[in-house]
Amino acid sequence: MTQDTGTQDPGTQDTGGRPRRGRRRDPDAHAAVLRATRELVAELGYHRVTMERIAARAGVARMTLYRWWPNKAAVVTEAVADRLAPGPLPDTGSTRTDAIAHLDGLVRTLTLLGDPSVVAGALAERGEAGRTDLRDLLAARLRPLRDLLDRGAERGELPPGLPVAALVDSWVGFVLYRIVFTEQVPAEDEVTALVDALPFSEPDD
Amino acid sequence: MTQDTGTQDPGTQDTGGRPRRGRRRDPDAHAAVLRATRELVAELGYHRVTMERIAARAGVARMTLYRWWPNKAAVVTEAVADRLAPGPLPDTGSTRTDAIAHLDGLVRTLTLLGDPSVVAGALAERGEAGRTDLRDLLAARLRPLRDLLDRGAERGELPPGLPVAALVDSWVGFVLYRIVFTEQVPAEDEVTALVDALPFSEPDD
Amino acid sequence: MTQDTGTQDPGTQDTGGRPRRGRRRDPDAHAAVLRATRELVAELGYHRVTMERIAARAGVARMTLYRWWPNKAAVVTEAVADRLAPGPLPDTGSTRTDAIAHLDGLVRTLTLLGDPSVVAGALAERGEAGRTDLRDLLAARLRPLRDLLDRGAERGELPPGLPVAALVDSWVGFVLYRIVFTEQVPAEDEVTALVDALPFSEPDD
Amino acid sequence: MTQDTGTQDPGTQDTGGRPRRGRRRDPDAHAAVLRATRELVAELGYHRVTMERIAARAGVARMTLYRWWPNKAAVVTEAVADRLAPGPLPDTGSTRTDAIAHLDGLVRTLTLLGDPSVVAGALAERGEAGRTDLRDLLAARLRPLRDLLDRGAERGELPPGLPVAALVDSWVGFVLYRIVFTEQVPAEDEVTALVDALPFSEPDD
DNA sequence: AATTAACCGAGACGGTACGTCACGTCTTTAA
DNA sequence: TTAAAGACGTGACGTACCGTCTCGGTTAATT
Repeated sequence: MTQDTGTQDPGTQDTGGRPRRGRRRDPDAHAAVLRATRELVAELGYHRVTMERIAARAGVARMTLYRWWPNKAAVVTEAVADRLAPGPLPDTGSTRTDAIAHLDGLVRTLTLLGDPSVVAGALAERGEAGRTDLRDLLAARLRPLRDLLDRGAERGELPPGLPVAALVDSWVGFVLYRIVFTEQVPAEDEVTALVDALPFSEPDD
Repeated sequence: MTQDTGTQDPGTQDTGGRPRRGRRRDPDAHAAVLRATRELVAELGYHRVTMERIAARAGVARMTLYRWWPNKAAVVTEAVADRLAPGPLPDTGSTRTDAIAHLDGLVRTLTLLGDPSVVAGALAERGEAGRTDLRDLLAARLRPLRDLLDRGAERGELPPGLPVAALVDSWVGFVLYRIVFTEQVPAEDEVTALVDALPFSEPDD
Repeated sequence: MTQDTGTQDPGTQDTGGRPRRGRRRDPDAHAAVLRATRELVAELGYHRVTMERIAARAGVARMTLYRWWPNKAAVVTEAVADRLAPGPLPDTGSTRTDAIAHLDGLVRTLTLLGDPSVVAGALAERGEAGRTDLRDLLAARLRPLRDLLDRGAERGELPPGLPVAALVDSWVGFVLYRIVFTEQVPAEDEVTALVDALPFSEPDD
Repeated sequence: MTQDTGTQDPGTQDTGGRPRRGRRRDPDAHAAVLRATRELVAELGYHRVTMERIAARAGVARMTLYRWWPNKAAVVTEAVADRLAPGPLPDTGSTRTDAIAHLDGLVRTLTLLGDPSVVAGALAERGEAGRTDLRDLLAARLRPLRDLLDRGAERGELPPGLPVAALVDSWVGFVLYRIVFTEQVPAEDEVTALVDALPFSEPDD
């Protein structure tokens, strides 16, 4: 399912039952654009991806891009959105195990983007909108992790009084800092060790 | 002390004892540029700062900028460098207290930049060099924090086997994620709580 | 009719019968540029005319200039082209009279440019292309004069064996040397006298 | 002998009998500059010759150039001046023969410059001064030719009433037009034929 | 021998214009 | 009603030379 990232998307908008006249939006084109964007971003990095190049690669007129997305950041953000979408949540019963799995997933996701500049690029974009979209995307991605920790705390797997929100953000921050800033993908055992710095107790049941 | 950020800076470079001929680089101009850059970045945000504007504000020819810095990212990075430089390290004896102080300092530093896009902007800039500079800058900033934790572990204030490097990065990641991504400056007690998630013991002495 | 001066001009280029899609080149803008260029060249002289000024005066974006002309020399050359185009040829029957009229026309044309540096400027411009264009333009302008003399020689108004090509070039050279080099516009009777240095005989008829 | 081309030349300037103190202008440097300029102009054409390049080739500081010449046009003009200086005048007694020889010399001179853009370049230069210098140089070169023709007319080798000034200018114009504009060096017999278009009579004596 | 004026090298600086790139908007024709 | 094609305005970029202005060091005539 496609994330709603603020795109004005007539393909899904309600036309009130009234039959739509004229040529319909080409769904292939839409997909082609997103695929082309992903490829280009991975190949060239954010700043070298231009609307021109996306259009060319997707076999689409540049104007068409602007019809469906307000600017480059939006295209890239949506192109990347699927990858950032939560995905199937691990649920093994053990909070610790689930958290590690979740973070490993995040690492894999961000690595898949191929180029660390994507996040920075979208973030640096002129205009508030781009930033907000990406922010929301990441927030959505993180919510399950936070819920997981909250539940774990409730079930007594974690000592009471832990700053759950801050901890989750520190984990994500760790992954982002390593991948986006230092461009060094964290090893799996580092993630494990980081989580294990918290005094988890296995569930009784 | 000024960080070396890769800038070809004849003002500080070693001329091998050979007497320097020719007109000297105007130190006022240099300083004015950095000051102007800091101001503008805080006022307008990264993407609205242009070489043109920097030059105008600093009362300097645009060419002069390109003479000393390869591009905008370099100027901004150097302008921000001092602020990111370690500064006087807190040393109260308590690892926990020092760590908190250190992180608070980082928060204050990044907040001072005025615009979250600065970091992202410099990071997203074309060219490897810019990224590397900023990376090194942050790394330098973090080293003392890491040393602090190492010493703490040695002195037994922290249980053995903690992944110190990852923990430090998770703290920094936390601050960066909050300030740069979500644009919500973390409160002091959140930082405290985050640090306190580790089982510190006060030093015996 | 407008001279082809090597400009890639989609307005006149053959599209092979294939229907042209997309927005059309604004003909007003095109004309405005050429007019502005002529004015500016006359007012300021070649070297003070900049793309910036042309664009401003023509009410056009600077980019548009570069879209249609490779550089300043090309714009100026095309702007001047009409003026240099042959125009209505005098044909009074007398070779001598026609030649004088033709040369007077050339004098007037070059004078109209307003600034002697125009020719020199376009000529001195970087790039082979500019030179060639101007060269062709002048050559086109001269051809009728040469044909005139050829016909005159055939009809016996001139003694046989005269180096017609060289003579024509010497006349043009005279005008150019005076206007462009010495910046002294030749008087009409000087032109007349120059032509009369040749032993013309009036046609019998 | 070196032409005075408006250069403020302390090496030759009158100091009012007062003995000059201090270090003298380095004559080698002066010569090296002119030689370098000639070479570069021939190699690169006028517009690619920069003060920077001249200085480098001559092994001289750029500043030194500006000390002795006001701008590029002046340097080039002086560098070229010797070549344009009259040289040994042919005097065979026959006006026709001398004129042809003189023009052939001019052709050789201008060809030697190596690049047609030199003349155009100096002419197109900003500032009146450059133009005037070159103009004077050419005028000096032409005077003997004009005198020659004047004498010829006096001696009856040419019919009376010929516009001598215009004719000379047309000859020079011919050479310039061919070399500078069309970049086709005129053949010797063309020059001969052009001169022979005038009804010369050999001197009686 | 010391002084001093003029010269020279190296190089930094303000400035003007250039030509390029990408963005986002608008217009025309075809499907 | 879309889409493809493409022209346009806008803003910034980085480059190239220009001509000016210091500096320290060198050379030679004057004292």
